[in-house]
Amino acid sequence: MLTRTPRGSSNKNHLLVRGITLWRCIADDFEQMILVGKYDNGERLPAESEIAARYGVNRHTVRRAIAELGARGLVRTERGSGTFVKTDKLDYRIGQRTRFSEIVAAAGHEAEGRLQGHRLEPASEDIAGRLGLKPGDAVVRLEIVRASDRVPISIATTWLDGQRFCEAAKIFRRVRSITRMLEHYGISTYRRKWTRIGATFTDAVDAGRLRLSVHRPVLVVESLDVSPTDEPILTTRGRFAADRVALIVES
Amino acid sequence: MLTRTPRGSSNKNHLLVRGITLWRCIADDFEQMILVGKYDNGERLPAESEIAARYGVNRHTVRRAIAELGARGLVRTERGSGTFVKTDKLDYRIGQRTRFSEIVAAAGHEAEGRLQGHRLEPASEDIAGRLGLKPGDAVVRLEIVRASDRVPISIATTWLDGQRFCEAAKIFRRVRSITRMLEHYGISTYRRKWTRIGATFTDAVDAGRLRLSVHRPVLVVESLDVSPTDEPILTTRGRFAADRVALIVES
DNA sequence: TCACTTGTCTATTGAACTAGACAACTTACC
DNA sequence: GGTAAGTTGTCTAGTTCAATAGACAAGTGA
Repeated sequence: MLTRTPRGSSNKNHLLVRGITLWRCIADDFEQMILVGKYDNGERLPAESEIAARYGVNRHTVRRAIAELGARGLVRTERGSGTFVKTDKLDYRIGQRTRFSEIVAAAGHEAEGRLQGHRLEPASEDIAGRLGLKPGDAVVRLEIVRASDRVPISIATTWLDGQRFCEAAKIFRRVRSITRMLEHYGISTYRRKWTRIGATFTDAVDAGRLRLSVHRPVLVVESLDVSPTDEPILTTRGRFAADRVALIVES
Repeated sequence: MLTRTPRGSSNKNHLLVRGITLWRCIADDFEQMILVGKYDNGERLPAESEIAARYGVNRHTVRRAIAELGARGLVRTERGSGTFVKTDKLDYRIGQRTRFSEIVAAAGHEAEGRLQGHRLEPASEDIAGRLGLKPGDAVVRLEIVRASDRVPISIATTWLDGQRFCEAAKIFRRVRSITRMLEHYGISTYRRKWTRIGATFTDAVDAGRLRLSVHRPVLVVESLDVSPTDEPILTTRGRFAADRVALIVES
């Protein structure tokens, strides 16, 4: 019988790390291989039983690892057929009409936005300037995690005028969409005025929220949405998992 | 009763990572704090019960984390008194007479050398040149992990003339010291001829063997030891945990 | 002596991992 | 169309490890 032998000569020893579960080690191993291109997009992974044999572990352990890869959005599993690498990115087109749920739905996926936190705070100079307020004026701050087919795509901070949209969090939690939330305030249409794009890497916190490893690339997107009459409505600062999204700007 | 609540509001949630044990997260957290200097050398850590309360975990879990920190050589625990940060480094003086066990013993610690692997191989051009052999000549290669008070200090590869020292591995395993191993060959004295020092970072393999995190600094030390009559005896390539050792060269 | 610290013990619960079996599905081949 | 081989999905069962809970021993220091 195979048992965990800390100093033995088992063939899975090379990835046994104290305090880290086996399935996590195997998942990280495969993530690494996929990210460096040892498996192409659409390529089939070895069968679960073969992976199990290769690492010298039980098939259930491999299944747990593959489930993790699925949660990270790296693979898609088809019963009877196999597990396939999925490294194609969601095309996120940035234009005047930029709506997360519409982009995801158009790509044939299921959109989801979850409010992770909110508060009323005084506007910084930067935020006040964007929204046409005075520094220190109350603004509503929303922290939203967006996912496509349960895979986290971005985490975004959204600021709105605190007087006009003081119920924003409560409404968003119910309708689960910025567009529908704004409809409650009688705003049926709005457009993107500008978008600033930068890049950085995940820290431990972002990595957890986006289900990424640390030090993975992140697109930092700041934007301002305005009404048809050019009144500022909301401004955001989002972090997109660059492994899962490509921003497209047409000009 | 406190249970692991994946989406609850427990105060330990901020460090719960799927597939990584709690004690490991806490140990990594403290390592980070110690390395960044939030605790000075010799400073006492909070009591186990206080740490447990702070993270919202059981004291046993904290004890497991502290045991890990001890294994990494970051702290020393004294019964009845407390756990103290230990970030002072072993002074490893490089001179003509450089012997690991003597250095460690002189510092009041217990030296240990463990042979992790060995083989007979053809000498590379570099190694042959150092030992005064022809490329392709047989050399004995030893992989040795050295520790001070059970804390790994270095991993070293040592090459010797394969003809003259063909029993080197067997003897080393018994006497557990290069110096005593050479005595079996009638070599009672030898001296360091040259030492080359470089630096790099731990990869996953080195990190495991040295009980370090990945991307910690490593001193790369190559050297040649010769007999009193300048005959090459052995050459080494060692990797020292820079968090635990400082090399001292006097001139 | 007393308060506080680490060390050790027992017991319990849930997660991780192993083992084996079989169902459900896909694909290729006859 | 049917079959067989190969794949993922699900179930039961058992062992080991992680974490909790509580109690008490043993040591430190004022």
